[in-house]
Amino acid sequence: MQKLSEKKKEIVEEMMKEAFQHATCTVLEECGWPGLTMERVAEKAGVSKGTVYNYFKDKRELVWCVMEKLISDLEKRTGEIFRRNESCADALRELIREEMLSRKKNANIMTAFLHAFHEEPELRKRMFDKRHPFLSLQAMIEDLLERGMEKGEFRSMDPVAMRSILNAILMGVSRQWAGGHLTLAPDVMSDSIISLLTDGLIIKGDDRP
Amino acid sequence: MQKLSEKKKEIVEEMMKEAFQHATCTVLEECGWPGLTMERVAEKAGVSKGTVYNYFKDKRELVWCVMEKLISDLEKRTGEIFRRNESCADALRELIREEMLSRKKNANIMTAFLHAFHEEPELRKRMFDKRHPFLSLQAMIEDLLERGMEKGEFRSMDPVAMRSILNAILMGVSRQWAGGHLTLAPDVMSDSIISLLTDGLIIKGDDRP
Amino acid sequence: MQKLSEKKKEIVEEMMKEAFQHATCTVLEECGWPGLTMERVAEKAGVSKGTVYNYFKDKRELVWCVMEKLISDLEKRTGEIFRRNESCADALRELIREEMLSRKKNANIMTAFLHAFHEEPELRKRMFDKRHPFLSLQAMIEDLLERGMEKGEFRSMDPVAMRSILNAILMGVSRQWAGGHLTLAPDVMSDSIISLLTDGLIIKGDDRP
Amino acid sequence: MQKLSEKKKEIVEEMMKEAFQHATCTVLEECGWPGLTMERVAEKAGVSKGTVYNYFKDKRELVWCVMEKLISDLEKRTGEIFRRNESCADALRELIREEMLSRKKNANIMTAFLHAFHEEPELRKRMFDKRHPFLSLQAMIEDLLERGMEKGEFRSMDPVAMRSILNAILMGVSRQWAGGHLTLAPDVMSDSIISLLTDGLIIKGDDRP
DNA sequence: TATGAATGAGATTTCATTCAT
DNA sequence: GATGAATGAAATCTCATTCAT
Repeated sequence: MQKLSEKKKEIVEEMMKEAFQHATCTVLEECGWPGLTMERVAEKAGVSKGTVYNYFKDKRELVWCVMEKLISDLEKRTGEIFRRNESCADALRELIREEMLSRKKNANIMTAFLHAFHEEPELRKRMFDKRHPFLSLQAMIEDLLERGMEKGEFRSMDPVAMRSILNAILMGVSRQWAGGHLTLAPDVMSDSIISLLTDGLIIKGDDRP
Repeated sequence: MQKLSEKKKEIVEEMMKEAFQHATCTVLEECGWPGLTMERVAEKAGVSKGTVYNYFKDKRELVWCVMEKLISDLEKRTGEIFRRNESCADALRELIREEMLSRKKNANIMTAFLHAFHEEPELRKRMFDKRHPFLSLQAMIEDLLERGMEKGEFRSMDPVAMRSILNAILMGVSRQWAGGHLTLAPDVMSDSIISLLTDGLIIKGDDRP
Repeated sequence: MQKLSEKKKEIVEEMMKEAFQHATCTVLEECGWPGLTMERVAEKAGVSKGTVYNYFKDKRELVWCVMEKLISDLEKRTGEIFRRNESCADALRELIREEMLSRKKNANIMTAFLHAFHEEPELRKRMFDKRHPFLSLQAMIEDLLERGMEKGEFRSMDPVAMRSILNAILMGVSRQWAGGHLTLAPDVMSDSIISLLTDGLIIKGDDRP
Repeated sequence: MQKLSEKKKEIVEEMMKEAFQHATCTVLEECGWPGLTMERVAEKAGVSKGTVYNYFKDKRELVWCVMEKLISDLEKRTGEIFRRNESCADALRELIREEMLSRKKNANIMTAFLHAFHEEPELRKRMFDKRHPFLSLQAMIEDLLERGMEKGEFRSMDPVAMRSILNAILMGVSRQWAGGHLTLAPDVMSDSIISLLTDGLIIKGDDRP
């Protein structure tokens, strides 16, 4: 009997937390990172300021939870893509296509977190601490690149640099969407990125007709 | 007589503005975007808080002017690179090498402005208003891509998408340097980017041994 | 039948109140006066916050009850000491010895109530209202002093002033223990106080050798 | 020339700080320690909240400065008394008379600081750090007691315990005045204390007629 | 009666901006 | 023009108290 009510409580708590995380995302979309105040999050969730503090110790904790969820989802999606594709090249292509689609939708939130990440050293510290999904995600990508190079699917390049460039492309395109100075559709962007990864941009002298 | 003193006044005003812009950059480097307070800018410039307001209407105006100068410099440098190289591919390569070098040095400032840009819709609006160096810079790059494609130096791709990707790479690498989660040297990064642009990453089936 | 259940109810209520009073003391010992929150009291009593309000109108009421109990106990102990000793001087000596022992143990709680007493005018008002154990305790001590003077056991002094000084010593020593800036043992302190009361500190000219 | 304006500035700053310290004391007298808010201090000083922060880093700093001044004054007064009197017994008597007079006036403030001292571990730490007037004051009193014992002016007692008792009496009487449950005049109190110190309270068997 | 989530007043602190000197 | 003290809006966080379940 006890268990039932405890279970219920847990579920409700989970629901509330999710509601606050959702509210946070909405506020971020509407007001951006500097407009993210506890007051607004509470208002958006339809409760009062104090209530948020019943679920999250402080603002950092709230932001941290939202970020963790986003990254964890991203990591899961990426992991599935990598498992689904035997070929590294195919995995990379699918990753890019998926990411472009999802980031177009969440462009503002992704960008807001980029800022949070940059502004709060605490956040950075926690991300690079221990076995965090963020690090695991980075490792997965680097691993894909290394395996691809070993198997001869990818050209031989510095895998750290290449991972960094990939991240830059994915985040940068998000940011441009969020900033409103990129209006191309996600599939156009993914096609272009894949085309770049497949053929490069510059035609070498000996390739020219 | 009047004119001479007016000229003098103008020069002094120009010097003061430059001093404030320089101070702003220094503060950004040392304290980051959220640490950019009028107090600190004034202190770094060796004057008092109130004086800054004699030259800039408000904080936005100050930030705006600094950004404008940075972008204008960037545009000039880019223009020179493009003029110096007859080959589009060479121009692109030099652009990347130069940018990596300069962005490594100014990583914090570049990233700070990315944030400013994202946080202040006003800033975005002004960037895309009128004939602004930012738009002109974008146009130059897009033009380079188009010319390169026409001349057969570049593969045929959507030039807007390609420009967006290039921007993403340059800004993203800056950001990673600023965040401390990229430690590779600028020449390693430019080599990797150029290698990607030249050969791509994925080896096509018919290329494989 | 009604009466039995009412009796039971009363007993339960009394037990609950005592539990809360005990919890309050524990919290005071662990967290001090500013750390005394309703949350902590409830937690320490093993119930929820709301329950405390079923037994005490508000925080003041709770604190008030705890103080009342403490003072009432003190009054009882003092009364017993006074009854046990025929000699006023012996009674005073035993009082001091007992008080030093008990106050060393409860230094934090005593001090906390000193604060409560000072912070809440309401509390002071109630203490001096009606026939309160606090007033009764004061009267008992004053009475002891007066009787002692009449019997020639004590020198003749203003009994109100003397009572005030005695109180000051007892509370002050508690406070210094609580603050951590007194480390002498209770028996050393009681010996010193008794020595002072017996012989004074200053040697008169005509006593000197 | 520069010097003149700097001097003026310093004087103004000093005056402002003093004004805030005075305002703090007034607020303490009127609202007690828990009623001491920055808002009220500012209001009492006739400025706005933010202005207080131009002179004191934070609330602690303000409180700290006020306490330091009080204790420093007390130390100076005590030092002078000790220097004025060759006899230790006379010095002690004068100290008590002076303290009773000054503490009657500042009873609320003294008591408030007792509370501050108890509530803020930070404050305690700083008080017992290094060569602080508070420690120096304690040492002076202990020294007086020791000298008096050596010279045969005081009976031989544990000087630490005796200092503790003296402190307890002085602070305790302050507190009782502040709490309103002591209405005797300062001179009555000092006479009683001195009488206690000179003759004790309890008459020994062999002294009895 | 017990619960504990929700509330919201209130406290501290920061900082862009103003304005008298 | 320069100054920098004063301002006050706004943000974070705490906790006594209420109330629906």
